[in-house]
Amino acid sequence: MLVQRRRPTIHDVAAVAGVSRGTVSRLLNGDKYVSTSAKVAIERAIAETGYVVNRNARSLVTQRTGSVVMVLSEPQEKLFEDPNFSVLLRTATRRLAERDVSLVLMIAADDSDRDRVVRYVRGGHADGVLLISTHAGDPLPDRLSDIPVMAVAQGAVLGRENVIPYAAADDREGARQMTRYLAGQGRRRIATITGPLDTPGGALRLAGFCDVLGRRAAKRLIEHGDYTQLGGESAMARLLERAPDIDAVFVGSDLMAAGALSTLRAAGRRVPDDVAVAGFDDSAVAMTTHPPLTTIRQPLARVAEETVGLLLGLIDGAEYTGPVILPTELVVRESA
Amino acid sequence: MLVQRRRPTIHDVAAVAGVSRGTVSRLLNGDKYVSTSAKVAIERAIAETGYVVNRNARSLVTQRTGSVVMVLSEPQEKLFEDPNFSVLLRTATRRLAERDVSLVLMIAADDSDRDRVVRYVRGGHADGVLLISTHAGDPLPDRLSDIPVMAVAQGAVLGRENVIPYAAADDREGARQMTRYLAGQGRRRIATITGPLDTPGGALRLAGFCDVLGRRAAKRLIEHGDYTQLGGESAMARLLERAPDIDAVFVGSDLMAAGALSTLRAAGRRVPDDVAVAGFDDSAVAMTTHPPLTTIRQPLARVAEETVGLLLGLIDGAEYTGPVILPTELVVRESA
DNA sequence: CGAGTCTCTGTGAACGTGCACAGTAGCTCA
DNA sequence: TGAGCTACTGTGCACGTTCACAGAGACTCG
Repeated sequence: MLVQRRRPTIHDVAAVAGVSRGTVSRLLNGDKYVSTSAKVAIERAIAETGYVVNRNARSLVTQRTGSVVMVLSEPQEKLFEDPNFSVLLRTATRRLAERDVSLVLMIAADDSDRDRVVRYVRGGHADGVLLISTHAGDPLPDRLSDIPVMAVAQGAVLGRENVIPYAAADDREGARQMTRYLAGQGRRRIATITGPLDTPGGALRLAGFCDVLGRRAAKRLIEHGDYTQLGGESAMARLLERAPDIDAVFVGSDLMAAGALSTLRAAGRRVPDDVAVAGFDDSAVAMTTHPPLTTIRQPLARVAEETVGLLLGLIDGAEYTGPVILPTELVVRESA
Repeated sequence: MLVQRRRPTIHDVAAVAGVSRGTVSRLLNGDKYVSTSAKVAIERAIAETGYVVNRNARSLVTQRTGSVVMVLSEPQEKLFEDPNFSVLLRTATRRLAERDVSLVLMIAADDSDRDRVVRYVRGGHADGVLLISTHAGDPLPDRLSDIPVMAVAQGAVLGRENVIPYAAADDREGARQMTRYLAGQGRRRIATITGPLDTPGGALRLAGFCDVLGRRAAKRLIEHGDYTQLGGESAMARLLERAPDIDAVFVGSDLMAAGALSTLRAAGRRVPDDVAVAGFDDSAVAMTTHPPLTTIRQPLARVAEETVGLLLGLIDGAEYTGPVILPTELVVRESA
């Protein structure tokens, strides 16, 4: 490799290869009209100079950036504790890396964060936006839709299902599966602890629960949590107070279910003998609780993959044909 | 705001404000020689046109990118389950966003990943590199040091402590704290389950353990895990087999400690009565185990903050004065 | 054999900035 | 009054690419 204080440019490569920079550019961008002799000379020159294309210069003229911004909208900072997120991040990074698209991470918890995101995207620094855990009422989706950029969400954006394309696990059907299972086990007084109702996981899992039990019958046996363990504990306590005779509870997340287990244990209820406890997510915590949780597994990796695929497709000009909804799976352990 | 099909440039702003683009550029970059009349005119023009600076064009000339790449080197894909990582990611994002530096995320699990990272950095697309969980023997730090770019690690890069600047929790002293505590509780046969020895958490916590007990005495009571719950289970089983009379075990992570608890329970040992179990990290799982874990809390947010601060400082031309090591804290719960 | 293809190549212009430079106007002071 | 400041402004050029265009040579076919 040549000694170089300045980073080599396409001109240097062209000079070394004995061709013009146009030819080098053509080879780099996969144009078909490049002779094999030029091709080998250029490839050799690239290796020799250690050339790597300057993306800034490129996107200055192409108006394409080769990068995508992932926006995390999680005011309560709980997102990172969410195991689902880990899978998403890993999968997305991989999938994008394969296409040589780089991933910029941004957090949009307050207004100034959102301003920054909008400024960044308006500045044309990303070809697409990946919206993660965007709650109902978040102003970001609407602000983004004014900008000529592709946006896609993981999980439905409640209230904007028809505006923002998305991929998601079938939360509603998953909740139905679990509720049916509990009923099938002979449980008669089935309660539920939901996540926040402005999240798809909160609203849709409750909807699935009600689909099976009927809104009427279930009305009095609904409590709301915030996806934290402590939230699960207190929701379970409220539930026990209001309806001491419950014999099953479907909890909207494994972490909250772990909290519910503590409350039940403290109250002297045996699980599953007195009260069956069911979670949702099949996260790592589901196996560390005592007893291990019966739960619903989401195909998280596939959801993430489909989300990224959707975005990449749209950027390439594909047509959006509706959300991608993936099936869930019941995992029976000991808690129910 | 004006109707615009093309994104407004600095020329447009200059035209609207009735000044030259040089003056606009000066205002944007904080040059002191801008008259107040020009200033208000330009600010009004920026608001009116919705102008936002094109970073590509800017970094084309400045050779600065305003972005930093975070490289995750975790071959076993376990990183994302690591709660420490969540804190890091959150803190880093925030801290960088304050300075309007954007964060690009890359995974470097195999050689082709590493090539991609090197290509990216060599291409001049980042002002700095944040190395996360880089193991001993990873070729990346050396490859990066050939490139004129600042690199900083979170946690020591074993074998390259003097090459790559870093910030970290005081793993070794934390391990000493815990070992002393166990000894102080009257435990006589204290074993340890370490993390992988090519990670600082594995090597340094073991070192701290040996500092207190002496390498000799402890020799036979060391088992190695891989930071997973299952790894903790099997390491504990091996330990029980080799030394059935142990009355305490210092486990290198909470997750492995959770595994150790299962094994002990299955073996009919009471915790902490028969065997004391101590973890490390004070992660979320420490409170969900039964009994809750006595563990070592790391100042993760501060570590992350210092890591990012270090990098930002170096980019701005500050001198590196040695690693930043932050103190840990003993958290006593019920398991020991 | 001339016109029309196909393959391949080089060149000028443009993308949107920052920076160095040259310049102007007003002020101070000898 | 003129030299030397200070405060401010405009302009040309460079950064490293891609793209449209023009053109050269070889080959095909009526």
